[in-house]
Amino acid sequence: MADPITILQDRFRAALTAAFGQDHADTDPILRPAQNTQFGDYQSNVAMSLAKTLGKKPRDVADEIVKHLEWQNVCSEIPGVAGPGFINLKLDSAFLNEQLAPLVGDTRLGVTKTHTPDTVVVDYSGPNVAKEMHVGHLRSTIIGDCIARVLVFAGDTVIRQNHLGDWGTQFGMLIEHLIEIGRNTQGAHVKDLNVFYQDAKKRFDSDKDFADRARKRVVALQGGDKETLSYWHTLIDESKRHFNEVYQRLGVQLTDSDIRAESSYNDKLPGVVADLEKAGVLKVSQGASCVFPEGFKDPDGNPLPMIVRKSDGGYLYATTDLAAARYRIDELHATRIVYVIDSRQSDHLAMVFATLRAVGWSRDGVKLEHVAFGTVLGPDRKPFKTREGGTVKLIDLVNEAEARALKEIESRNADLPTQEKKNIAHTVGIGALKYADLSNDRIKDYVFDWDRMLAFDGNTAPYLQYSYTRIKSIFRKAPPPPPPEGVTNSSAILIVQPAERALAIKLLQLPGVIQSVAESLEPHRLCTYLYELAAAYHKFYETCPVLSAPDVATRSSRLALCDLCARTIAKGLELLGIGVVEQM
RNA sequence: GCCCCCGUAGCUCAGUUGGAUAGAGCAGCCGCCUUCUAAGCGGCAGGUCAGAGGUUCGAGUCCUCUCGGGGGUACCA
Repeated sequence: MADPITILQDRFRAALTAAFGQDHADTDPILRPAQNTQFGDYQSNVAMSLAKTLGKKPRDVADEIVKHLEWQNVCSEIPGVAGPGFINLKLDSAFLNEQLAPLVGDTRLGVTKTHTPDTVVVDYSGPNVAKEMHVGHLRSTIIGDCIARVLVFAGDTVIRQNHLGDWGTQFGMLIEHLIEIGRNTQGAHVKDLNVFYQDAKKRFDSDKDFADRARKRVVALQGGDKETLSYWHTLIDESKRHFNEVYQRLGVQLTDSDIRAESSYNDKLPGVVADLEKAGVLKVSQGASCVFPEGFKDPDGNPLPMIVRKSDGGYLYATTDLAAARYRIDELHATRIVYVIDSRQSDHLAMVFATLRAVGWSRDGVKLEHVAFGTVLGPDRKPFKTREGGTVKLIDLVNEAEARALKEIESRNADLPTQEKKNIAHTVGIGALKYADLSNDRIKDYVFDWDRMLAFDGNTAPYLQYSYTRIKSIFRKAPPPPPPEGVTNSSAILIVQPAERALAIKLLQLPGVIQSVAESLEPHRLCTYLYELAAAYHKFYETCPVLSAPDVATRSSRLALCDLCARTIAKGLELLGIGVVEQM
């Protein structure tokens, strides 16, 4: 890793062992970027935490560490001890030059692949058949796609799983309705399906006889009735077509091969229940087969059941989730499973996880994680709806994002060719939409606001994309000349100015950021980093002329720095699922 | 009732897993384009980190309680 922090870590560990013995070989040096640059570039806070166990004064501990620290070639001066025992570190410019040099030709930008790769199943998107995708699917789809991209880049083996909702009583209702109105679904559009679904639901709720026939239709579906199945298949085909259209517009990497729908676990469900019984955790309560995972209570304070088989013999999503988890662990050999699902399902998932552990289906070391996220809110701070109070369709959001972006481009750079403007509007609009979702801490709700997400200032995709075009503009104006013979290597970076320093240090921090996102599964950390990087670039841009640099070496160095920065922004955005444009 | 999540500047949000004087953007005010895209940069102003205790050398961050908001809580997913 090029990240200075890893090198400092090694030096500190050595110093700690030298100073206090082998026991401290694994002590975390608690290295952090300095909060205030007046103290330096990095700081170690280990002396304070160590003081107590060593029975010494924190400042003495700090002095001792510094005495044993090989700071030469990394820091520009002997680290100072300040305050209660902070060790302040100022990086040597030559060290920065050295660290940056290998990044110049490196497509991975210094990010090495993890030494302990997981096989990660990322479960995300999961829309429902026969319904149009809506704003409720936005976050899972966007966040999940980002996480999958980041984990791939970090070196894990990633298996995307799109757990389509293609099964359940609602299909009996829908198919019965379609048959009764004499409507063949062949060639029907998903928009029609939405309407059919709503009509069927109305009838189901108001017409008792219809409800009975719908229930019988469910039985027919489960029993493999040919006519019923044929309807069901056409519903699925049209729905997939729709999903793929939305994914394609959004630039989401899911394909048909990632689909593992609910129904694909149907034949495993009886086995799940039978095995739960074998494991001795199954109890029948009020006619339903249940597991009572520890730590969950119902409103009366009694153990809360997770029902795996209804009193009528039917199965529920808990059963399917258990079956899916077994498939992922046993057949996909997952060592980590991440569920990118709405935070409202945290209790449900907690029970599923508890059950998997209790019966030993999640072998030791299989990490089960709920990547929970909050709700998309409207301007009234209530769940986002259309002005009329209806569901916001995802495809409408995509269209509007592009339309609004086009208007912005039109007003700022009207001279570009029409097709070019459209392409830019697509990349900028979708980027804004996604970035707005990813840049907030995912656990929190966020307020959906077109103006803010499409703003070209602040922590937004357009600001980052603009930073990229600003760099590209330099290369367009004056492509880098071949390295002047005997003067310098074109890849050599020479850090001199404070703005160059700040930019250089930011550029070197990418590996740590990637690692932190891979662990925490919090994409907003990457957003924050990119925003800081872009801001550092703009400051550099203001104070450090590139093309008219004072000498050839400086010019060449700054060009290399620009190129590195452009590639880092582009890579970061790519990991978020967002593109860049050459001009905007 | 019980459980989970959230509460940081007027607004929208960060805060690197406990570190120094809590940071951005917007909105407001003041500056900077004969020079690589001013969609930018610099500056001013703006805070009892919901509140109260506690742990600690040190708390926006961890623990307890209170208040406020949201969600979940037996056969939908």
